[in-house]
Amino acid sequence: MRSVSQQTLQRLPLYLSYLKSLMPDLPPNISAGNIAQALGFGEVQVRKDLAAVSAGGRPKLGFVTADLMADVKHYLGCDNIDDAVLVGAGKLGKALLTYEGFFEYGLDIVAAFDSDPNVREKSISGKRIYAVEDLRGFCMENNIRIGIITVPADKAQPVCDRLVDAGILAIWNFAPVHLKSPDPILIRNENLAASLAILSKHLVETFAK
Amino acid sequence: MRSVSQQTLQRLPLYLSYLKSLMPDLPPNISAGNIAQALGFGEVQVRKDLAAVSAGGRPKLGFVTADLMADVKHYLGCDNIDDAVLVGAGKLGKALLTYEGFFEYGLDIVAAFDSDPNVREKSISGKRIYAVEDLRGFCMENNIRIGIITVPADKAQPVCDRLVDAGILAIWNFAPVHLKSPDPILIRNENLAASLAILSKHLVETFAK
DNA sequence: TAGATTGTTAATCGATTAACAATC
DNA sequence: TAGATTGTTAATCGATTAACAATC
Repeated sequence: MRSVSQQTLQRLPLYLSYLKSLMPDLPPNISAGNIAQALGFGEVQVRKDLAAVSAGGRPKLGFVTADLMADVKHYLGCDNIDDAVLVGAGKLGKALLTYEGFFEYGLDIVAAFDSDPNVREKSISGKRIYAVEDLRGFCMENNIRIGIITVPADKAQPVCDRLVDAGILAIWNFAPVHLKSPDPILIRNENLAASLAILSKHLVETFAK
Repeated sequence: MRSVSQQTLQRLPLYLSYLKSLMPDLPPNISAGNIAQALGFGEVQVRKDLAAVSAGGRPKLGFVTADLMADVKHYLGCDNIDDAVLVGAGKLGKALLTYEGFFEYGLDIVAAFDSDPNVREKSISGKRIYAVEDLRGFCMENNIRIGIITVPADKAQPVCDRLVDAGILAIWNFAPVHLKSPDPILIRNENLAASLAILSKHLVETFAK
């Protein structure tokens, strides 16, 4: 096992996702060539990526599929489940609270927070919704490290500040704004609109003429 | 204006998003250095990215902020609004239907489709929800090119097939599965769980020891 | 053995960075 | 003019690809 580049890291979840898609009829073995073809990548690239995180395959046979899955999962840290809190129980927030598959990837959203008292009455798929005032106490007490922001754009920065104050180390931000935070905090912006712009651009280039 | 690399294309929406975040007090001018610092990129990198899509800045002054925004928007194709349909009006689907900012980036979700007759009664933020059976007719009639999939994982492939059959050219897939489609169709997988795995990995690496 | 597939080493390609000249 | 900032050219860096040796 050796060091993994940024690009490889980006592709690893795709391999895992593809392997999972083969369930429940998981073939006992799978070759880098198979995977490459399915995902439209180069064969050598896949082999190199897998070599970086797996125990290795066998010539002629390929990789033991189950082992490969386990290795990729392990590398991505899907083993050690991280608890997270979510702020903003609007439609997107609710969607994430019920999204299938986070747990599979090592994330457990343990609670949600919202400023609207009316939302707080219900719990979403077994997760309670608390007042934003309780955020700090909850995070401190439960040693939460990941926060998810699904509030409107204009509320995102104050929420970010609150999360940092609550001891959060990494933030997954769905609000379409650029957040400022002190240095050691890790922020991943999931700007869906921006992400779409790239699709749209590709579309134009591919089919324009 | 010259050719734009994959990486530059990925960063352009971030520049746009940052510039938007300065509103409503948009400064008349802005330098590549300013932007670089705000986003944590290299100064030269930003300058090169912007040079590729903008009319150019002025030494000492920087770029005219409004012009720069317009240029980036234009390059990303945010000018020509694309109509899209969404299949699967569950929580995530509803969230996307009401998501702020898609229109700003050139996407207009004009209708949603769902297999559940009960969901169909209401419309979400002015958008009607139709039966999946009407998908083909609607897309053909309205010349829709983009489809968004927000159904559960096990329903995604049939929906994908339907969309292709309806003449859709690009698909934005939120279901955590790997979709198969005939060659010319453009598929962008938005696997939120996978995307999260990368955040989680960074977190471990940054704070582990 | 022959064929398939792995992993490695070297060559190519592309993107980032550094240095610098140009300009307001 | 001096200083800030742009854009360009060349050098560096990193990732992908190609060729090949190793192995089951």
